[in-house]
Amino acid sequence: MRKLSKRQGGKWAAKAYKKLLQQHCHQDWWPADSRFEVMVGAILTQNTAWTNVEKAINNLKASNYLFADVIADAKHESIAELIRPSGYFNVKSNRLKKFCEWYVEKGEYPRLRYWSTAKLRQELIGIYGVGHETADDILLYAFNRPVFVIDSYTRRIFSRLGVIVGTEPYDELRVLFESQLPNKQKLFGEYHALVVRHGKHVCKPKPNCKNCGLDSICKFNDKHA
DNA sequence: ACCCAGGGTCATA
DNA sequence: TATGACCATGGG
Repeated sequence: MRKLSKRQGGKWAAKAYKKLLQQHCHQDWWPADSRFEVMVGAILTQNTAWTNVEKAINNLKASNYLFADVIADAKHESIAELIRPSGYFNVKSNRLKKFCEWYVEKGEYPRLRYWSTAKLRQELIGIYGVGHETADDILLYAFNRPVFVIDSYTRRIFSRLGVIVGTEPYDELRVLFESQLPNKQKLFGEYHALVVRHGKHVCKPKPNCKNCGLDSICKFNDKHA
């Protein structure tokens, strides 16, 4: 597949978004009752099916543990037992506590809401257990910042479309997508949800398809690449 | 039985 | 920079 020129390669992200919206209904992410629940879910869902995360979050709620100060002060074993269904429970218990300690220390949302996106991202990445994607999930869905989240689905779908290689560094891809789209939080939030939906149900790991289900994007590439 | 899931860290080269 | 091991449950 030939590389797209700058002039021709500037709008495939917007075009793919329209196709995704045609093919799937509005996703309206992130499913949660509060900002803090989004943050907890972002950590618990690392390499884990969301159905398992729901069980863990329900356990935390049922035990009145879904508060940053509570988790920060709780015993490791208590958290681990409650989040067991989400897998990696020893690792995630530690990560959850580290995040909550930071969150409480910084004054939680009422104070953090005034931080710049760049500063928040830098701080989040610095927390043990919070990587690029988890940080951007939190920025996008908990802090409502216009951030394009890159995940394994994004790499799979768009590498099969031939517009990226798929192994590029995280921030390189994030900036690439952001540069092609209006800088709107609602757009980025819906886009990532659609990518996940498409990756789960259409563009699977061992696919029968070659174009990932977004055929018109492939036509676009064949025509202009 | 095998593969996958809404990743990240650490050691190693 | 770039692989590989490791973490662990639950559904298809």
